[in-house]
Amino acid sequence: MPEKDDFALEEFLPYLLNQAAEAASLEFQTVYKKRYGMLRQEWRVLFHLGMYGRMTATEIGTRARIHKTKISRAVAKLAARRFLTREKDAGDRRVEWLELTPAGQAAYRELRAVARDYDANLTRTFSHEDMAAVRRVLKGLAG
Amino acid sequence: MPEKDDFALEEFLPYLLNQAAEAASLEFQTVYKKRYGMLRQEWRVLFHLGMYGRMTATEIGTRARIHKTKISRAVAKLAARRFLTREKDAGDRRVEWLELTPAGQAAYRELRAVARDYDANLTRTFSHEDMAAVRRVLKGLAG
DNA sequence: AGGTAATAGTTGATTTTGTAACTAACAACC
DNA sequence: GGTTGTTAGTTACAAAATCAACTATTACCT
Repeated sequence: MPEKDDFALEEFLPYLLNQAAEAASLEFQTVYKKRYGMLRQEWRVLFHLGMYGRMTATEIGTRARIHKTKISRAVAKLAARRFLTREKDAGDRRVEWLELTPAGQAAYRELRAVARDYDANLTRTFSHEDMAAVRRVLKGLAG
Repeated sequence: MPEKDDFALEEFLPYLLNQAAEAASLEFQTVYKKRYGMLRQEWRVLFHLGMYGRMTATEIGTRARIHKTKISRAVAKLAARRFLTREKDAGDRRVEWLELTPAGQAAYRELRAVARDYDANLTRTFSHEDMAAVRRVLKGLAG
């Protein structure tokens, strides 16, 4: 029998966060996956372009804290599905400007609506104060 | 220019949780990875056995919500490093009882200490009320 | 008892991610 | 103006997660 100890794995923040994150994204995942054939990084890129408009891959990367290889692959897939267009910058030919096509914008709007409902549902059972505290802390951690 | 909209990705819980979870586990990850040569699933199994003692793979799986293939591979690696022993159940020869060796227990205790400090550090900048709210909500989501 | 279903755990194939090295274009500096 | 350093983005290879199929054993059911 191992000695009693006061450590509780369920309270350990990295563990707890992971469990919660996995559970929270489970259903939403199936929506963008099975219904839109997207990957996690892809809907993120889609959302960034949908919300903030035309920008470069690097810009998305710093905003969303996604590594450039992931972005590169996500962009390639989204471009293949005609959800976005890539246009070389005239002044600096290393950078590419990304922009959603009408189809991409439509997909964004649909997924955004799903996300809104989903989030509302997730947080429904908790008080506003608790959710405010959660958002405060999570932002602090992520920041 | 895309139309303005009130959706904020940074407030979307699955997104926010994922960012926070990634950030929170980053440093701890390097500890068990580079210092103990472990994988995420391995320290989880180690912790479960360390905290609750002798149990089966399935039991760990339901407690920790890890799929059995991950557990199987984690257990194999931990056994290869002599951190745990596997013993066939006499009554039901499908099940195996897992138990930490002294070396496994030592590793557990060391990592547990690291985890304690790490968690304390992570939560240091937030109020107790906020952290209580966070734990409440995260458990609710994960539950 | 005999056949079917269920369970514990493993293995293998496919997909995704992570890491590092790479190309191409620009910047800076002497 | 050529060497060195940086930056944007891609590609290649290794590590890991996912999913499905598999073995072995036990449970159920008539």
